Amino acid sequence: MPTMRDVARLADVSIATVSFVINDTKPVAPATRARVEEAMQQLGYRRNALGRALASKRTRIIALLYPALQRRLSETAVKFFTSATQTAKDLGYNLVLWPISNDAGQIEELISSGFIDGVLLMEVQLDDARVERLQRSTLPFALIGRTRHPEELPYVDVDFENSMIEAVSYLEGLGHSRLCFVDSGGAEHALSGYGPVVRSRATFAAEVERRGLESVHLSCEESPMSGQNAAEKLLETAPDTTAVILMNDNASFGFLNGLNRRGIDVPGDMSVLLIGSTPDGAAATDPRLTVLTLPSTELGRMGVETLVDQLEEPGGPMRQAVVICCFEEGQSTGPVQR
Amino acid sequence: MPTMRDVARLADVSIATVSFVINDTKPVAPATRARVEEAMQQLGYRRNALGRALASKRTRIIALLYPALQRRLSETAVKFFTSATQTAKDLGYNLVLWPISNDAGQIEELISSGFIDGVLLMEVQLDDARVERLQRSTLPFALIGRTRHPEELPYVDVDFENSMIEAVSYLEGLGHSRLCFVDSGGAEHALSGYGPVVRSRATFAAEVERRGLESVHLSCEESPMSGQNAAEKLLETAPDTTAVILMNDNASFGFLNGLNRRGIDVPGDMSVLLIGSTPDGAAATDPRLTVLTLPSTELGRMGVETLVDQLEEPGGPMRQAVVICCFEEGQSTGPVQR
DNA sequence: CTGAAAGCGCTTACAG
DNA sequence: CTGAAAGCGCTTACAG
Repeated sequence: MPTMRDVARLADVSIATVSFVINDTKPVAPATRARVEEAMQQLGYRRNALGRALASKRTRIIALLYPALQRRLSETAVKFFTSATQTAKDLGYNLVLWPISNDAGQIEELISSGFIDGVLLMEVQLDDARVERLQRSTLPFALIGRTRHPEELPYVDVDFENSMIEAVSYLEGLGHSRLCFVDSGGAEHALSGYGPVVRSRATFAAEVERRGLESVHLSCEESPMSGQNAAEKLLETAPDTTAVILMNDNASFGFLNGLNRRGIDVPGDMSVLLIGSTPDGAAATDPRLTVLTLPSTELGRMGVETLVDQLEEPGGPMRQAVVICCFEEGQSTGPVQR
Repeated sequence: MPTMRDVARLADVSIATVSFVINDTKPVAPATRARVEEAMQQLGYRRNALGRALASKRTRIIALLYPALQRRLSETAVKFFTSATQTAKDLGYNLVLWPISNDAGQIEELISSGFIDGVLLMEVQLDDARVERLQRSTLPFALIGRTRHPEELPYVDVDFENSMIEAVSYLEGLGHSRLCFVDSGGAEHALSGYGPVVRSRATFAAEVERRGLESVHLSCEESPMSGQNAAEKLLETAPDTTAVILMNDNASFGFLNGLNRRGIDVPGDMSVLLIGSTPDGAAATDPRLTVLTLPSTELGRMGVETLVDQLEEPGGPMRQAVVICCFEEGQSTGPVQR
């Protein structure tokens, strides 16, 4: 691997000048620049990122932190990751998925290693020890999601409250007055205070109350089988329900299947509205689901922008933003019968 | 952030001595060692990985390369990643998921950046341009999967050939003579020559031929809906089939559902054997599927070991290994009727 | 517009 | 057992 020194020697300039050319950080005479570029070309020179990082005190690497990497990465998560990666690249950074377990030591180690410039924290809990740890450090960070009290934190989150209100309002507009909310929370989500689930539940409860609607709520794990079981449970416990809000990507196929087995027609007998999924997720069933899609691409982009803001202007104002889900009509919702 | 220099000053030794203590790389007098450790403690010192990397010419970072990050990351992929991460940690390395697109430049850039010591390449194709590129570089690497001619390459792969033979043999042992193989290849997999699909197909064809069995083959995308469609297609085109080998995690629920809708009992009328999945994948349906599980944890561990071998002994012999799937009986297979 | 030099935070022969 | 010094490959005031 040729170094800057090799290039400088071949082009007959100082290494400083080579650096100026590469970084375009000081004016260089056209002829000199040409010589340097020629030399780099000839040697196949590529700047060593380690040397650069040590000297400039910036690695230009951003770590995406997933808590103990979940069972699987949903399409939403992958789209988010892809978008974040691209945005980082556009802004001159590399984004990498850095796996660390949630226990005390590891995050400290990552922070103090000097390998990364900043952290994008995923799956933020309402009360999140990792956030406190990051706040105590000097490492810039941004949250995807937000804690219970995010006033002083840079974050991007989905506006589950308003998305839920939109969902309830849409169904009420179709004449439905007996709703069910099926969330994606196994026991662990409820206990750990995972924002999207907690906020959605609370908003659902408040909204049906406010509007004087009847409602039930079911928790359902992320699998077709659980979805099927949830459907059966619904038909047992609240057979009068006419509309369901489903916040569970992997349960949708099983849920519709469960209804279908009992002879329940969608949307004839029951409207089903998917929330927080993707267009592909909505297309995973027959009939295609009406959906409020999670803006994962936007979320990825904004997350990185929020972090890079912190990186480039450390003391500066921090962005805080929520983005709303996007309504997309399918064939699974319709006016109430009877 | 305190540096080694600060520690040295406080402990009244040279920075070399501090380094010896930290790395345990030369004998240090007990009293001196104690002073140094005391100083480190007091300052909350943590070695800067960048400085270390530049001086030692090793970053101790391994990049896991996923091609253009698929639609989603399966449970298998996540388990693999988790296991690889842990193994790397045990061996003194950090494993990170480094997203790069497949186009020419990016892999070069990663290689020459100096940020990583080695590469673990996932989803290897039979003819893989990335492998050629890595071979031209001096960067150590290891493959998960293998190319058409992997003789000179370090790799770990699943033995799909023998797993398929075991599957066919098992079903034939139950008296089945009309088999169907449902793979997980959309058009893209077939065209791109993805080893597991190509090898499984070929072995299935050869085995049924060799044993004089009847067979059909269906391609099916990774979704419940596609599985359901595949079941219907099977019942149309080859209704006499009595056993199915299913290599498709996300289609299994839909596939069984498709059979069920047509009144086909599993395993009474049709045996279904899942191949290349996980125990959880087998439990995603009712009845629970008999399965040949992918040894993803083992694969992750061995993949990292193979790479680290190359890192620690550059010219040394390279490991090549295949691991077989593990049979686990469920309730979806049984003797042929009639 | 260009260069000499210090320095980023470490490791590692070399000497004693 | 310990230290002085060179060096890893860059960036960045500073000087001219």
